[in-house]
Amino acid sequence: MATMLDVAKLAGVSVKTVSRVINNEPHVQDALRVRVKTAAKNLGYIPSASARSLRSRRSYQVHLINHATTGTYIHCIQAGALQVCQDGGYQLLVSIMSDHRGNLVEAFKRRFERHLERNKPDGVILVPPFADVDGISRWLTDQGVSVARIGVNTIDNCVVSVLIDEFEAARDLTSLLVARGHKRIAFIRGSEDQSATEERFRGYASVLDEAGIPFDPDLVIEGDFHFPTGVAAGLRLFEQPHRPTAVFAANDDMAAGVIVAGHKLGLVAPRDFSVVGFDDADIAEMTWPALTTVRQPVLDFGTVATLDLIRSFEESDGSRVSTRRVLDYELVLRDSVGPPPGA
Amino acid sequence: MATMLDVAKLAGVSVKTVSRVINNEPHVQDALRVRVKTAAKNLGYIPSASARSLRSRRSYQVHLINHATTGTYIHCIQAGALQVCQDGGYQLLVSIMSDHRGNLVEAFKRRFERHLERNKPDGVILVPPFADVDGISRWLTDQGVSVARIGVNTIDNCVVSVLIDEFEAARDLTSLLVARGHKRIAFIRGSEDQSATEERFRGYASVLDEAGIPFDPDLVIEGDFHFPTGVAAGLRLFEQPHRPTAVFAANDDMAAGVIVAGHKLGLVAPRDFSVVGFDDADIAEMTWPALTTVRQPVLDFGTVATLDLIRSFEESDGSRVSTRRVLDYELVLRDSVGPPPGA
DNA sequence: TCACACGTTGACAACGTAGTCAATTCTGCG
DNA sequence: CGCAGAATTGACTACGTTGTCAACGTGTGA
Repeated sequence: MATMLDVAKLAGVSVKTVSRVINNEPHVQDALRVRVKTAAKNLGYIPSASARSLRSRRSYQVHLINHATTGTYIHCIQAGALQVCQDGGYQLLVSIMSDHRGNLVEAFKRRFERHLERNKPDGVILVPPFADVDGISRWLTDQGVSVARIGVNTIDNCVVSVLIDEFEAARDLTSLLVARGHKRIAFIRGSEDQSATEERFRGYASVLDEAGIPFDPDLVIEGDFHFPTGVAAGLRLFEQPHRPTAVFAANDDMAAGVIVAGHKLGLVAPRDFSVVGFDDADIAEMTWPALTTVRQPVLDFGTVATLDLIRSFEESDGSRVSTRRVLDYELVLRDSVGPPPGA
Repeated sequence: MATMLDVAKLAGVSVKTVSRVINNEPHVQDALRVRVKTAAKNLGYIPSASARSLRSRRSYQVHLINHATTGTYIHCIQAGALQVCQDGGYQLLVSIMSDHRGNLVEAFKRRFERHLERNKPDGVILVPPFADVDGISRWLTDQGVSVARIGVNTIDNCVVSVLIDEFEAARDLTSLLVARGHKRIAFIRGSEDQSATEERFRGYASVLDEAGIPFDPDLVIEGDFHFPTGVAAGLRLFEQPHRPTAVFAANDDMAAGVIVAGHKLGLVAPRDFSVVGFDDADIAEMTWPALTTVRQPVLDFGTVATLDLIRSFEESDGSRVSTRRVLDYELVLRDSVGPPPGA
C-alpha cells in the first residue's frame, strides 16, 4: 500500500503538501497540485482512514440510528445514505436502538453515550421515531455531532431536515375519497410518538371540515403503523352498525390490515369499501386490490439528508446553519378506491 | 477522553501492560489484570478505534455486502450481525452492490477492489446471490479477509457457512400438500443464480417422485423471487385448461403473487387452490389468506454467522478452519392450504 | 531601496495504540 | 543450591496522517 510519503517522493514534494492536495486545502500552487494528483493516481494511493481520524480527531463516519422494528422505509433511506457516503469517502454505520422502557430521550442517551465516545461520528441521521423527539437531536448537537432528521416538521437549529408535506399529502388522499362521494371516512392513526401521525390526521380532518362533513370520533381508531392494528381497526370499523364507506390508514401496512379485515367479514374493496394507505411501501402493490397511496421519495430522503449533513460539517466555518428541504410526494392511484357502495 | 497512558498511570503499570489486559493477551498476572481493569473502568476508558487499527493493521470492521434489491430477509440478517458486532467491539459496515452487467465475479471484483483496500475489513458477510458464487468467496479469502456465507450449501474451505436444510424444508412443504390430497402441484422457481432455487425444487421433485406423482414440466414456471413474476406465473398456471390444485412458490413474495393472480381470475385460496411460500417474510401474514410457509431463522443467520466469523479471525492460530452450521427451520401453518377443490 | 504583508512550502511533533525485544522475576529440576 | 527455561513486565518505536510553526519567496507601498 502506498502512503503519503511515497506520493511525496514521487512528486518531489513534502508529505504536508500531499496532505494539502488530498484534502483540497488552499496554499498550494496549481502546478504542484497537478503533479501530486497524478503521482497519487499512479501509485493508486488511498488515504488511511485510521491514521486520518487518529490525527484529525474526526471519524469520517456517519451513523444511522434505527429503531428495532423497522421496515422498508428505513432501509430505503439507508440505501440512499450509503450511496452518498461511499461517494464522499465516508463510512456509514448503522446502529439499532432496541426497545426501551420509560423516557425515550433518557433511554437514547444511556444507549448511545458510550457509542458516541467510542466512535465519534461526524454526523448522525435520525429517522422516526427518534427524529421526532427534540431532546435527542439537541443532545447530539450538544455533543458536537451534526444531526440530520428525516420526516419531521419541527424546525430545530443546527440540524438538517428532509421531509415531505405530510399535511398536504394527507389532504390529497382525503380529497380523492371525498371526490368519489365518500362521506363516512374513517382514519386509523399511527404511533403517537411520531409526528407524522398527527400531520396526516390534520390533513384528513381539514378536508372533511372544508367539505362540510361532520367529524365523527367513532371513525378515528388508534393504531401503531403495524399490520395487526390495521386488521383490528378494520374489524372494529366494519362491525359498526353504520359502517364507514372509506378508510384512510396512516400507512400502507395498516391499510393492508384493513383489506384483510374486510376479507374476514366478506367485504371486498373497492366494491364494499374504499381504502388508502401512505408511504407506497412494497406491500402496497401486493395486496388485493392494490393500494392507492402516497409515494414518499424515501431514497431521496437518504441521499439528500446525507449530502446536506456532510456539507454541514465539511463547510464548518464555525457558523452552524440549519437546512430544511421539503421534497415532492406523488399520489399513486391503484385499485383500492371506488365510489361508496350503493352510489 | 482517557487514554491508555492515563490508565497505566492510575494502575501503576506500563502502557504495554494495559494494552495486554485490554486485549486479553496472556503473560499478565491476575492481580495486575484486576488492577488495570478497575483503573480502566474508573476512568471510563474506551480504546481508540483509529489508533488501534492504525497500529495493528486491523480495521475491527465486518462488512455486509448486499445486492441492490433486497428485502426483509437481508435486513433481519443485518440486525443479527449488528448486534453481535456491537457486543464484540466491532463495527458493521453495509455495502451495496448495484446492478451489474456481465460476469458477476468480475463485476464484484471491480466494485470492491478499492473498497477492500481502503477499508480492510477483518471479515465479510456474503448473502445470496453473492454467497452462491464460489469465485467471490475465494477471491475474498485470497485477499486475506475472512468470509461468512449465508444460506448456501456448497462447502468451501476457509469459510463460515450458516444455512438451513432447504431440501428437507421443501420436502416438508410438498409433503403437506400431498398429504392433503393434491396431485397436480406446480412449482415456481426463483432466480437461477441462487442455489436455494434448485435445492427447493429438488425437495419438491423428490416428494412427488416418492408419492408416485408423475412429473409434469408444464407445472414448473420460471420466476425471480419477486412479486410480479409470482403474479405472472400464477396467471399462466391458472389459465391452463387442466390447472394445478396447488402451487409451491419458491418464496413468499411470489406466493403472494399467486394469491393475487387467483383473485384476478376469481379464484380464492384455499377453496379453489392451495399455495405455499418459503421464508416466512412479513408479507406471509399480510395476504388473504395468510400463507403457509417455512420460517427461516434469519436473525440467527446473522448472529451465528457473525459470531463464527469473528471467532475465525480472532482465534487465528494460523490454521484457517471452516465452520458450517445447519440451523433448524420451522413449518408455519396458516390458511393458504386446503384439500383440492372437489375432493 | 527597505519594510512589511501575504502566499507558499516543508520540518517536525503528535495522535493512541500494538509490536519488538530486552530486562527481570519466577519455576522446576538435577 | 544452581541453572535453564519459561513467564512476566516495560522501554522504545512504528503505524500514516494532520496541526503547528518557522522559513522562504514575492509583490506592494512608503
